Parts: sequence; structure tokens; C-alpha cells
Amino acid sequence: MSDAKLPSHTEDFSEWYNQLVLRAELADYAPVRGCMIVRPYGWALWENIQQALDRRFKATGHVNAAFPLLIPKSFLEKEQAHVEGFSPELAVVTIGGGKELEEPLVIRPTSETIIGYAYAKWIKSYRDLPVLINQWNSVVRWELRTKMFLRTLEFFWQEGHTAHATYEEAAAETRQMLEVYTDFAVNEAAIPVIPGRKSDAERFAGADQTYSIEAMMGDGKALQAGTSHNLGQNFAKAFDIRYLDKRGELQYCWTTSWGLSTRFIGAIIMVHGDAQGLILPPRLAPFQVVVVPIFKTAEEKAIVMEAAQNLRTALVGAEVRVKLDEREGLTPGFKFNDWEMRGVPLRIEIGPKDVASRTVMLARRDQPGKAGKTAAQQDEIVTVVKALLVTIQQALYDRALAFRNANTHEPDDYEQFKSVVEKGFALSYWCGSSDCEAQIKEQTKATTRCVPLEQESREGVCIKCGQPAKEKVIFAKAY
RNA sequence: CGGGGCGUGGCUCAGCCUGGUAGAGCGCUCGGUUUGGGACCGAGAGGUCGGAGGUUCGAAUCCUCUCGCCCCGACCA
Repeated sequence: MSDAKLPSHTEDFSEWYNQLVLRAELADYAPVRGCMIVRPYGWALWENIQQALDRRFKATGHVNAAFPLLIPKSFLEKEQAHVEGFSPELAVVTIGGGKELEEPLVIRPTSETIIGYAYAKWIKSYRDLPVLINQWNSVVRWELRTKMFLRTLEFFWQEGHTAHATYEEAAAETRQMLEVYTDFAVNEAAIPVIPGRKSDAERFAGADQTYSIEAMMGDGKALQAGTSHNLGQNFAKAFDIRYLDKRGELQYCWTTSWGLSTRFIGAIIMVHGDAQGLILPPRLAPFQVVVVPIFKTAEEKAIVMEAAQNLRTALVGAEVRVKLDEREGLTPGFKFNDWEMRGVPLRIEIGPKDVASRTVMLARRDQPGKAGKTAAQQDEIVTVVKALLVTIQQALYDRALAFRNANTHEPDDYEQFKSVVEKGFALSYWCGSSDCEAQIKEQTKATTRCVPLEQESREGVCIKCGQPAKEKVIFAKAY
């Protein structure tokens, strides 16, 4: 709340983002490089994300558990690709209780290994399968370059880990959870996403197949917003996760893992935010409605506050998350701007005139200024507010989708491709060779984001080399 | 790790070149007037200049080293 204005999000998106995170009080910098303190407002948003996801996990048969933070270093080394992928970014504990440890312990960068260890102990028979466990925790990866929410040394997430009797079951689980993430992104966060398969280069260390949902941020760059891995039998073999099948034969399990992190908060900021600040989707917003009372004299204050409290009571009773701004000494205008910056989807203004006429003024966050203002009867406030929240939720999705469509192109040739990918997505045929992928990355900074699951046709030529190609791929610069 | 920028009250920064022992705006506290789109006036509190060492009668200022942060690149959810 220091300077009046944020940096322009069209001119300096990065600085706009940094300042918004701090000023909206989502998070603050920690004393350790690359770490963040999630403040109550940011955590409330995360809790709503957690609830929306956890509901879906439970509905698909998963249960929650907790595995340890510290993992024997040797565990990480059991799966070849996994160790190669993660060893550069491990934080390792070598001293405990003042003494050098016999075996160093790594702070989990992800829990495939420790869970693999546990699953090997627990799974003996096909009757034990499937195992469908999720955990909410934080992990540490020693990233070189960090940014609030998008990439921090420690981040909060959920990681689901499942074990199955067959490849088909594991594949179905992987895809099911991708669908769960898609549903969550679209229906809770109002963020349109493209579910798809990752290229070999972009695949998770130790997975046979990685799927992701990809979203377009307000600057045209892509953000991987959730991932789901089919781990094949890689970890089953490394950790000896085996079961006896119906015929009495010993089989390796098929495992999966899937995760969505606090990075998603970054996505919400960058997809919906505007020049005024955050715009939070009603279904996830810590406060869906803020009531700003307006008065001059003590008598006015008394009647306005009473009416405002009645509004709050009515809305709370209807399970609307509402905040009554009772702060003293701040002008209504200041409060308007403050809550707009913090992204509250709907504002109710109530002053002496409204009390007299039993009305209120409603202001939509997604439509700045007069355009978003309407009057409503106090008696009908619950109905009107609930309907408006649904409308706003939908409007945010529609706007994000329109923006993505406007910035997604199917270039005819490589020259066009290069300019398209400067800001936005290119949907192009790709032959599948890592060489083309690497060259494109070097020449344009754009990487393959995913091979969308939905494909129109199945024939074309690679945008880079002109060789026959079967699938279209999303290319974009990415966070 | 390479390139660039920067560390001075809570925040943004001036002062540094041309050493003399610290300033502004915002925020904060108190009082008053205000309050339908970021109010105003007055009075206060608050820093020894990222850290260490050196030069000097004297260092925020000059020198050396060091730590940290931000931005851009290579790695990543």
C-alpha cells in the first residue's frame, strides 16, 4: 500500500507480478535466497485450492497420508534417470545432532523413492492393489533462478502416488488425474488449459510418460500448471515393488505420480490479473465479497454499520465468503482500490443513501469503473450476489480463453513460427525428433509444451525440418 | 555459474564523483478537519548508511575482501 500504482502489466509484466505478490500480501521474501513466506491471504487462497483438489482426489478413491521429509541419499540413486534428473538440485543433510551422519539424508525433492520403499513393504498380493495415496507437503529443489510461487527452493504441493497391477490401469490413472487437474483448472480457477503429453526432453526424471496441463499467462508465455506421470515399472523395479498375481506369479507393479503446486497461484495471478492488480476467481477467492461502508457523521456510521453487518450476516448464512471492511480512518476510495488490488471479485458499497432506499451498490472486479456497477435491493442481496459470482467466474474463464485463442496461431512456415512464438502459442506439426526440438529452442527460446491429447488430423509436415509429422504440438516460451 | 543492476529509517530513494559524522517522499503514532473512487493540516517516533578489514585527525562517501537481493541466460513444477 505504499505507492498508488502498480507497474504497468503490459510494459513490465515481471515487475508487475513481483510487486503484486508483495502488495496484495500473498507472500513475502524469506531470509534465505529463493524461499518465500506465504502470508495469510496467500495461504487462504492455497487452502481453497487444496479443498477443491482434495475433494476430487477423495471422489476418485484416493486417501491422504504423510511420508518423511528426510530420505536416505541412497534411495535417490536407485533409479537411474531419477538420480540424474534430481542430483543437481538436492539439498543434503550431512550433520545430525552435531555429528557427521553415516549416510547423508536428502530433503525430499519429491517422494517417489521413499514411497517406493513403503509400497514394497506393503504390497504383497494383487488383492493389495491398487494403492491410491496422496500427500500434501512441501519439497525442496535447489533451483538456480527463483521467482515467487513460480519457482522457489521450497514449494508446497500435493503429490499423488499410486501402484497398479497392470499397465492399462496405471495409464488410466495417469490420464484420470490429468482430467482431474483439467477440471479443477477450468471449473475452479477459471483457467483454460491444454492437457497433453510431454516430449522426451520435457519428461519427468524416471517417468515413461509425462502429461501436463498448460496454460497461457497474460504475457503470452506458457505455464505448466499440473503434471501426471506414468512411471511404468521403473520405480517398481528399483524398489522391488512386487505382488503375486492370481496365478501365483510374482509381478512388478505399475506406478504413477501426479502433482500440482503453489505455482498454480502464480498462474491465477498471471492469467486473470490486470492493471489494477489481482482478480481472483470467485470459487477460490479467500473473500468473494467485500463490504465497504460509507459514512460521514457518527449517526450515519451507526446506521450504515448496522446495515452492513446485516448484509454480512445474510451472506455468511448463504455460505458466501464475505469481508466487512471496518478499518477506521481510510476513505472509501482507498478501500475500493485496496480490495481491487487484492482481487476480491465483488464489492458492495453501502452508504446513508443506500440505507434509506434499502439498496446497495455492487461493483464487479472484472469490469473496472462504472461498467461493473449495478444497484441491488438489500432484500435480494443473497440471490443477486450468488448469481453475480457465477457470472464473474464464467466471465473470467471466457476472457482467458479469448485471450489464449487470440494469441494461439498455426504458422504456415518456420519464419512465421518464429514471430508467432515471440508472444503466444504456436500449434504446429512436429516430427518428434529431439534435434528439431533443440534447434527450435535455441533459435526461438520456445520449447515444446505438450502434444495436445485432442488432435484434429494426423498428417502434416514438421514446422522445422519439413519431414512427415503425425501430431501437432504446442510450442511456446515457458516459465 | 556467466552478464547486468543494487544494498542508506518499515518502503522508494537522494547524498558518494569533489571525506567533516545523515536527508526527502510515502508509511507509522498522536490531535484536528475530512470520508459515495487512492483526503488535508499540525506535532512526533524511527537509521548511523549489508558485513569485515584498511587508508585518514576524521569514512555512507576512498581502497580490499565478503555476504545478500533483483533482472537477463544455462537447469527446473
